[in-house]
Amino acid sequence: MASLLDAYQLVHDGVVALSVVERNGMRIDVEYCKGKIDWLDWKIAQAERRLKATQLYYAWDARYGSKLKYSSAPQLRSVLYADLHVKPFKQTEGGEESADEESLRQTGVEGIDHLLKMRKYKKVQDFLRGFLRYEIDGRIHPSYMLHTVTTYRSSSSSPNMQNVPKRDAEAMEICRRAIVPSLGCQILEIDFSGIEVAISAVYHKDPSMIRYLKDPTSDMHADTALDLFMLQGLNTKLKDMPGGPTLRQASKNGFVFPQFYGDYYITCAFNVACNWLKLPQTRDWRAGDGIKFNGAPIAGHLVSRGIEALSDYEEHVRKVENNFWGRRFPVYKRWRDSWHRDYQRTGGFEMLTGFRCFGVFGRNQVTNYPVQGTAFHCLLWTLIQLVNRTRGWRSKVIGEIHDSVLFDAHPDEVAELVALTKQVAEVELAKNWKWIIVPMRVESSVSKIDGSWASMRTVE
DNA sequence: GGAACTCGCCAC
DNA sequence: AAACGTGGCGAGTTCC
Repeated sequence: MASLLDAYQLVHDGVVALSVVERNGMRIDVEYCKGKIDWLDWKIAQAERRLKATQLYYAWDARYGSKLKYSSAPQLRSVLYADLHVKPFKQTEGGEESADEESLRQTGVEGIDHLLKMRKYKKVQDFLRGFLRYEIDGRIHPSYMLHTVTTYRSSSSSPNMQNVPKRDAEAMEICRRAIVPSLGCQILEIDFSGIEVAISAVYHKDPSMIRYLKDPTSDMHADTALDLFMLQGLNTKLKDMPGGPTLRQASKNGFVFPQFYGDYYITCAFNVACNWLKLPQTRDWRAGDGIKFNGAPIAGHLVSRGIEALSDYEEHVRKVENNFWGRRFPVYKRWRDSWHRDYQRTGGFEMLTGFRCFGVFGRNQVTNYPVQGTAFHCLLWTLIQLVNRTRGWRSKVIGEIHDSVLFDAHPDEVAELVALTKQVAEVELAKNWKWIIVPMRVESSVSKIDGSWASMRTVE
């Protein structure tokens, strides 16, 4: 196990390496940004024109007139929850009625769609404006900090390059198109696959989790999906069936990962029902036209198995949760309990990388911090090696996003960079830290020559 | 007029 | 027992 001095050395070397990354900076397409910002102005104005013909705008204008601000949550709250007598869907942290996207969609008020469009395009515009704000000679030089985060992860600012849209296809395309390689070069991104799950295993050492990680033919998310959607007994692999990949994704993002972070069955059931099964407000499963499996709505299948309302599904997910922790990953569960008990006794804990956390933390924080921190330290160690061993290359490390490294890569060096990163991350890392007892894997994707960060294809 | 706070929302 | 972890940032708002 690593000492406190080892932890210090990692931060020291990390700061030095990241200073090189900052100096390298990344090229942005200034003319593209300017043109797109204007286009977004037009899109925002278009959405505003449409909003102005709706019930929502009518009520908003009636109360606020010339003081109306589309981005004011307090104004929107008054209009919706006082004037239009909408029933609040949930509260904010500060105890107010929420006006976030989820709550707004629940209201069913005419005009909400246009307001959300305005919000979205404004948000995208802010990213492009942020790039231009920090542009010098066609490049930006985002800062990377190692001293700001409780878990000893990194953070990024000025601009923050660690939260550029990816999930929403349109927002992703618009924002990432702005990030381009040096002339004649390519953007190369290499990321650890599933590193937080792997790192959790080096702490809890749950044998069935380790089996999943070591056996590439096994699939934890698919197996859990069978429980979640009552599909046990299939004779074909879930992934190979129509709708199977979607069910697997629902299981992964709606149940497995939230459970690892400390979520519980009530919210998991609700989110799976709303986001994947498309459970309508009537709470009638049959009315849903959500994801299909083998051509039929999965909601219909669940109805045929006696799940007729959300409360039935909650009860089912409670059993899935009990099975998940009690039968599938009991050792993981026991680790969380004992890790938390030790924290309660001592007031702190130490990561395998030597970093120490002392303070007042909740249970989920205590069990999540070591995983999140240690996973990042694997990336940081790799990045340090890459920066130091590519000195004098035409390719440069230009960024880092918690479990991935970004290069501005010369075409002649792409293959070498991929090979070097694989060697460092998949072989040398585990030699440096003997406690890495599960396989580490990286995946690479690359843009075309002179192509932007928006169009990345997998490297075989 | 600026500091501090809340809210909403993007990433991993 | 507790109930999804970590950030940065823009905008609005409140406080001094």
